[in-house]
Amino acid sequence: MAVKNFKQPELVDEVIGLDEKRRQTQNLLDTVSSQANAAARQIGELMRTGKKDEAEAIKANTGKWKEESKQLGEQLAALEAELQDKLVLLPNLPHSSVPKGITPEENEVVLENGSIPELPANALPHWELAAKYNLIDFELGVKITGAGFPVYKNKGAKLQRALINFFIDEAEKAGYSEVSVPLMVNAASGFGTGQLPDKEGQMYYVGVDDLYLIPTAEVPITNLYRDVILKADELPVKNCGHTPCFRREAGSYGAHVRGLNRLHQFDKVEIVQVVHPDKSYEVLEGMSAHVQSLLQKLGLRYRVLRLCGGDMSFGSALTYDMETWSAAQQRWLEVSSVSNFETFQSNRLKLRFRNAEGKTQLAHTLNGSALALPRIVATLLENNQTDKGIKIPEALVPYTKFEWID
RNA sequence: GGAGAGGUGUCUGAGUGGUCGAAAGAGCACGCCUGGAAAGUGUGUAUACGCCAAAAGUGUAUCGAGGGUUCGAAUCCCUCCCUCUCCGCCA
Repeated sequence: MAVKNFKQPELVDEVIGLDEKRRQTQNLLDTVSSQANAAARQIGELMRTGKKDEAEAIKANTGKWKEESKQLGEQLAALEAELQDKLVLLPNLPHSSVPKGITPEENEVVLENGSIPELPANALPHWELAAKYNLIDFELGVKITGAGFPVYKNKGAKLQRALINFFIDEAEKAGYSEVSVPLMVNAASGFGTGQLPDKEGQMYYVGVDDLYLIPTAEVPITNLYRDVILKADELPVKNCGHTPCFRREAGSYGAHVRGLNRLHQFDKVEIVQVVHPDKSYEVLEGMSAHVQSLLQKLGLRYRVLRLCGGDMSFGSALTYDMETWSAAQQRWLEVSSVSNFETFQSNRLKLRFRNAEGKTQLAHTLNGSALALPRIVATLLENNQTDKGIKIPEALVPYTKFEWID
């Protein structure tokens, strides 16, 4: 947890102490309940055989037990609630390969791939290209909703659909079966995947109906398996799905979030797996490879980062970020994040499987973006700009049905 | 949103105050039977937490959720959630 830069080590001792107390209390309560149950059975027996007097005699004792068990029950509930409250504040333990560090600069570059695009001398950033070719209207989005909600038009809109379909098809080829899920979830789902309570302020919340707009398809898709006990042969579960994602991104403004770099609403294809604990790191590499294959097919220069403890999300044990090189902005843009949550989510979800001994055991959950659209669009536009217009990558042409944006 | 009906184990479905963690059937698992299978037949078949080094065992809780009545609740009462039928609205 020190690797993860966790600030409250004393919380761990508190949790251990609370659990100790919880067990003691349950023990007491069980004993009292046991006595009361025995007495109730005895009374039943006596009543049936007509020995009313004896029954009445035993009844006299029950008041005491009732009082005691009520008190103990309340204590136990309070302890469990307190324990739970503290427990959900503990982040996941990082995998041993996670580098120490606090800032994104301390992330480890695992590999870089692809060629550096050669741009014409007058190369433009994507927000200017979007205006030049009439692909995206940011101002119109501001009018009808607000900043960070762009309106895609013409070939810009078609490019969205093309990318979504391309990503879904690729995911299905890789064995993921598609699901189409609700865009709003209840609080229980938010807790299940760890967005609550950690990221409460980052989600849009619909108060009248007590629902949250999903920040990622990870939430509804993974929660499909909440309170589920899978058979061993049902693993691995592989799902993919496209959804819009909604993020408040409270407090982030400025030049580095211009254009498509950071949005309140964007489209994403997500891949999710539920796997046997022995397989999860192997699967994580596989998911990383899948995401990389997409970037390769789109002809984008990218790099893979192993996130350092401080930059990793609350629930993750190991995260790879994929970034594409934006030639016109001269910077790397994060387009995917694939993580192994080990049992962090499954513990909250009560997502288990029956192991070889026939016992229930927590499964491991993983997910990753494959891929998020806006920054892919940004780098595609920027890196593929020519004097004649913007060239669509070959792999995408069957989906766009056009080769050039001009 | 209005009126009514209902929520029981993997499923169907009994169960209106004690002997009910819950009949029966199906499914599933294992065994017998068989050349092999089907049929037949026998046994088993929830989850969580606690005690125990662990297995075995055992205690407690759970019949949509929470609370109440009672010595004792699947069963009675209250609140909430959900499902179904009819009406309303509607892509």
